[in-house]
Formats: sequence, structure tokens, C-alpha cells
Amino acid sequence: MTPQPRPVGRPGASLRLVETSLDEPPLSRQERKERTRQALLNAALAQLEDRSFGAMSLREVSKAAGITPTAFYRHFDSMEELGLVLVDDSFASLRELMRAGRSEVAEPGDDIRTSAAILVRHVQEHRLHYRFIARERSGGIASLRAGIAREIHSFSSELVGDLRRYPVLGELDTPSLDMIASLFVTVMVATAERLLDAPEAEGEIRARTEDQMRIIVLGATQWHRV
Amino acid sequence: MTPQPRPVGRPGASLRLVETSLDEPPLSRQERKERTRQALLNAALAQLEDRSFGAMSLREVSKAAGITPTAFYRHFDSMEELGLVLVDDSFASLRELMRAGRSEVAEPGDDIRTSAAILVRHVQEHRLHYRFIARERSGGIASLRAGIAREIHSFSSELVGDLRRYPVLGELDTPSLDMIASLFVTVMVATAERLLDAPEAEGEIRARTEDQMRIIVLGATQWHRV
DNA sequence: TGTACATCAGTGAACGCGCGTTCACTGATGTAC
DNA sequence: TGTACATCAGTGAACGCGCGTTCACTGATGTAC
Repeated sequence: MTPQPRPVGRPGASLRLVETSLDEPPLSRQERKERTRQALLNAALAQLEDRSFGAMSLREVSKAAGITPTAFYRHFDSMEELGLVLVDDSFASLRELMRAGRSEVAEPGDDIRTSAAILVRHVQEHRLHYRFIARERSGGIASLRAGIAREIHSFSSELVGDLRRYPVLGELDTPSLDMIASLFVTVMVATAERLLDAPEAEGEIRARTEDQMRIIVLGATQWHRV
Repeated sequence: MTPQPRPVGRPGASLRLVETSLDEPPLSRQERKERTRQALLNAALAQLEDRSFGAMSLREVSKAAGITPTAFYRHFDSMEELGLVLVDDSFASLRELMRAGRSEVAEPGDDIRTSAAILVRHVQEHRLHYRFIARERSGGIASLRAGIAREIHSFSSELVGDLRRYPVLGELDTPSLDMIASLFVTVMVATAERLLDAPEAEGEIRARTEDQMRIIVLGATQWHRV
């Protein structure tokens, strides 16, 4: 039913005689270990399609990665430790999004359209990471929730820095900017969740996100003038 | 370690002789069954404190409710069916919130403060239901996700009806009102999640929610005049 | 009111299964000389 | 370059355990007469 797992665990030297040296250059022990580690992380991400992380088993993940359950322990102390690595990896991908955002917003009047487009594209390209974050943000494992909350908070802080560079918004005091940044982040999280549920409605979702961001900017430029 | 489960399963007649008829009036078979059913639902809600629904076992829930695993099947076909009942119960509580909102917003200028206060109070008073919804909204069980999404969508539609009654907002077209209602709902969901994580920060969270709702109203009153 | 029978919520033994973790091991890779 | 030894990623058997589900059952509650 599920696609055949690509076995990575078997030592390769005995196969080396069969395969050409072109498509399989000799891998060091270290490289091979790293490859298995990635296979475990990917297998876990893939399982999240229809389970929460807490409902996933070490044995299933190991099997999907092509190793025995015992070998799992050569890479992680526990599933929870693997989960924390997934949190890190996922937010590395998110920071990449931030960088992309800062360099791509070139023409000033079009910031919102550009930001929404970048967000939507990035979620679609990193579905598994975003699903993991969406699912475990409120999930059953406290250490994952804490790690995710910390990363989202730091994302929001960086956003405050970005907002400061804007003409009208930049003049607001820090508590107001915090509040507004957190509102943006809330909308972005909701957008990502909607995209995960209905990737085919990308156009609609992007349009709605743009409008909601415009509402926020409209309100924010009036803020403290009321 | 955990508090002694209150056993509800044992037939009561043999105890009836010991207890006074005042504090335990004779329960019908039907009443007793309903009591056990509620015990199962409450036990499941309580387990969600530190697990996702998908990571919960039928045996644990039955044990916490004071019956054998076998008796579980007298009440639900599966854990999933129990979960769907929890979704219904949780949103019954949310509809109660909407009703409270409509009757309490008396003085016009103070709608936002009142709404935020009602929301915060309601989440605090129904923590277990809200935690369940927050956790399973993006959780691993498709039928629960679908049920929750449907209920939140219907909540958002009701909100559109409420917004129509306001002086300036009411003049907007339906797609705009949909978009604005969904933004309100997004903020409300985020508020509930923050409260679950940090109930002691209630004051701060309420203040931020009020400000974010004001930003939205400010933006919405400018909408389509840009 | 009393009797005989039906209903049915809950019991407890049993099942096969997948779980996390331990252990002693294997054999290719890596290193020292 | 060849040899001897160390390292260590992955193996496979074994463990005790909790899981969902089945089954025949018990005995209090409910009902018909």
C-alpha cells in the first residue's frame, strides 16, 4: 500500500562491485550515518500526514527509514529528541522565508502582495515541515510545544524589526508594534493551516490573506490617532 | 499518583442499603448508563492535558472512568466516535458563548471590551473543551479535524450576521464581511490558544486581544474607501 | 402486591499484536605501523 | 603497499507490557401478568 521504503541501512561495500562507481561514489562511514539520520527525519515527517507525532512509534519510523528499531538509538536517544531536531529544521526553513521576504520586497507599494505570495509558495514547497509545526504547535508533547512557541515568538520579534522600517508604522511605540506583529503572525499561521487543509484553494487563500493584511495595515496606520 | 477514579460501573443496589436514601436516590438503569457515558467523556477530556487524542487509549479512558475496557463498547463504537461527541459538546459550549455575547453587549461603544472579556472568561471556564478543540483542530484524526473545521466555519458565518448589524461595517459587501469575520475568528482562536498556554497571563492576553480587535475594526471601517 | 421472565451495563479471561528497550553479535570502514 | 587491530552502524532474538477486540457470563433493573 505505502511506497517501498528505500533501504539505507545495509552496508554498501558488498554491493559496490555491482554498481558503477559513477552513480555511487564510496561513502564514508560518517556520510552513511548522516544519510540514515536524514532518512529517519524524513520518515517521521512523512508519517505526520495522518498521525500526530505523539501517536507515532519508534519502530514504524525506523522501518520506514529502512533500519531495525535497535539502530534508531545510534542516531537519537528517543522520538522526542528526534522531534526537537524536526522543530529546528522546520524553523531553519522559516528563517529562509524571512530572508527571501526581505530581499524580494523591492517595489514599495506591493509589499503585501509579495509577502503573501512568498508565504504561500513557501508553505507549498515545505508542506511536511509546516504540517509538523501546525500539528505539534498545540500537540501533546510539551517540549515540542515549548520549542515551537519559542521559535514563533522570535519570528514575531524579527517582524517587529522589519515593521520599524516602514514610514508610518515605524513611528509607533514598541508595545504597539509587538501587538501588530503578533497579529500578522497570527494571520500567517492561519494562512499556513488553511493551505495545508486545502492546497488546491491556493488562489483564494492568498487573496484572503492579502486582504486581511491590508485590513491590519489600514488599522495600524490609524492606531493611536483615534 | 493520579487521583482515585470515581468508580461508576458497579451496580449500586448492593450499596443502597448502606447509603442514606437522601444523597443517593434510586437511579434508573438509563440514568446510570448516562452517568457512565459522561464519565467516559470527562475522562477523555482530562487525559488531553498531556496527550493528543490520537495517542490516547480506549483502555486508559475506560479505566479512568471506572469501567472495564469491554464495557466501553456499550457507549461508543470506538474512540473516534467518542471524539466526535466531544466536538459536538465543545461547540455547544461555544454557541453558549455567542448567545452570551449577543445579550451582554448592551452599551454600544464598549463592544470590543465586552467581547474580549466574555471570550476570556469562557475559555477559562471551559478549559478542557477548548484544549481539546485547539489540540485536535490540527490533530492527527481526519474526522475530528473535519468536524471542528465545519463548526468553526459555521461560527464565522454567524459572526457575519452579527457584523451586519453594525453602522459602518454593515454596509460592506458579503465577501468583505466574510473576510473580516474570518480575521476576527482567527484572532479569537489565537487568544484561546494563548490562554490555554498561560492562564495566569489573562490580563495581558485580554488587553492584546482588545487592541487587535480594535485594529481590525479600524481597518474594516476604512475598507473599500482606500 | 408477587412472580416469572427479559433486558442489558458491566465483568473477566483470553487472543494475537506492536510497542520500547536490552543484549551480544557482525562485518565493513577506518587507523596505526 | 600490506597487515593487525579498533571502531561503530546496523542486526536479530528476546523481554515484559499495554493495546483493541471477542466471548460467554452475571446479576441488578425493568416489565408483563
